[in-house]
Amino acid sequence: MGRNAGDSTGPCLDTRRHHKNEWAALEPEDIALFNQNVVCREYRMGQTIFLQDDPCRGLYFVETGLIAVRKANDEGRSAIVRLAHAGDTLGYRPLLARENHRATAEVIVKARVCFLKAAAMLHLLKRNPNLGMRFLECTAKALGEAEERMYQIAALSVRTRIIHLLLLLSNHYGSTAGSGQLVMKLPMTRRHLASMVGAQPESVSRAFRDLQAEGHISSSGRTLRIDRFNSLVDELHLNLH
Amino acid sequence: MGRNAGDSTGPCLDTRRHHKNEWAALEPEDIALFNQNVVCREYRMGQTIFLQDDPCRGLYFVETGLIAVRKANDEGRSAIVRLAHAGDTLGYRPLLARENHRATAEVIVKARVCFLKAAAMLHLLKRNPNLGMRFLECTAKALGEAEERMYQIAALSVRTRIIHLLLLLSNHYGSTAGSGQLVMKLPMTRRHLASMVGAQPESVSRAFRDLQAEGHISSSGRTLRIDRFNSLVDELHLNLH
DNA sequence: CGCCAGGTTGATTTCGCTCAAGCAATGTGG
DNA sequence: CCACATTGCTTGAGCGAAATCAACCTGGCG
Repeated sequence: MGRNAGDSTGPCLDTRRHHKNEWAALEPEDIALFNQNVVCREYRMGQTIFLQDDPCRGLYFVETGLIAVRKANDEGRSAIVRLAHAGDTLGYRPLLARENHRATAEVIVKARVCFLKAAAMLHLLKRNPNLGMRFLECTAKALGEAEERMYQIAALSVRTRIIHLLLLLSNHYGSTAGSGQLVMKLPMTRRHLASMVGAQPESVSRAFRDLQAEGHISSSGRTLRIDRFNSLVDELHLNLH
Repeated sequence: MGRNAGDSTGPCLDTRRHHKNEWAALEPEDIALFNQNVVCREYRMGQTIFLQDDPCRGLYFVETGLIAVRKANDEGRSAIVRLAHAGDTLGYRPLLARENHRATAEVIVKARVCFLKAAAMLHLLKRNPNLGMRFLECTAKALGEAEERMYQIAALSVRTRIIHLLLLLSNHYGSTAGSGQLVMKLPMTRRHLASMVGAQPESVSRAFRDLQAEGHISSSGRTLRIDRFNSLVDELHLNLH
């Protein structure tokens, strides 16, 4: 890219820093160590990045694309416990907890992912306490979200959970159309959506149909328009509150 | 206790260290700061320690007793997202994530709880990176457990979830009776048990009745005997696996 | 004693799952 | 280019697990 070694951070780190996440804490000498140990590759849709019960070999950084972290049993029952978008870090939970992976990472949208091996990460953590504090903060936030979803699956109807999911996805994938409506291209199948809210694909379909019949959304395939954003927010808050 | 100031850690810290948890990392000068800022008190059954949406003022250490961390909405729908036994730390999630409390802590069994204000904790964290690493590890472990429970509520039947809960509780509260059976005094009501697995108290009652009819357990009020531990473990593994 | 919270049980309903069919879009091989 | 398989989506019908509603029992406890 024409930069000299002195001010170079490398493309992987640039993505990290661009997203202003926990990696902003790195010092220049950390950056060198990071770049020496990072390996990037492309994954196609459907590929897996790591498997449930595998030992954790390191961290994965999502540069582009979309990854689902899924727990499953061998009767085919499964649930997506987390999504990872560009800028997110994957695999830090098992690394920090010194456990094996407890879930599988599968690529939903073609992704570019960088890998940093565990030893390098632990070395960075030892050398730079600030990095640890950043990770502490983001792990604590992730724990809050996990507990939030636990509560929702336990206490709220499928309809409410889907409304919540759509509103969340609209933050990432929505763009405002002319007349104040929100349009988005859903990045995943109905089956994925269902797995995210602990339901079956058919139930997602029916919820979409109902919401459309009531005039809240218009959906066709993976294109979805939110026509009455506020009434959906109201319905959600009525149930969450 | 007849100890001189030089080797004294104080009763609160002693409990921490006895449980060999994240607090083992404290240095002598940290201990002084800790003891200067810690305040202990007793809570009766039913009292609340902190409330959902309150700002997080600090950490709470459970010395004795049992605390439930519950998320709720105002239609009365709620779920217990975590239990805190003696030795556990409460309120670290909102502190570390710099958020308000997202749940209420209610006392299930009369408890002695020590409070350390947020500023002191943050100061300790800044001074002692090891403490941060310990907390990082235990937050990551908690995240793993939260995702595990999310998956279970989404994918498993009430019966299976209750079996899992009973086996977990038997670790804490069970003692082996003469002929290899496991006896325990449940520390909470059916309503609490139900909230922990995302179900209603009646469903817990029925599950108990069925398990008893099948000869797996004997239950009377809060006294519960597990007669066929292994067959319950097998049934659980068949579903989890 | 009467009261009340906790617990059990039965009857009924409801929500969401399962199973099955049909359809559209996409891909594949002849 | 067409025949066909495949995959994702939708819809209906039936079923089942668990929620809800209601009655009743039990054991503290003022």
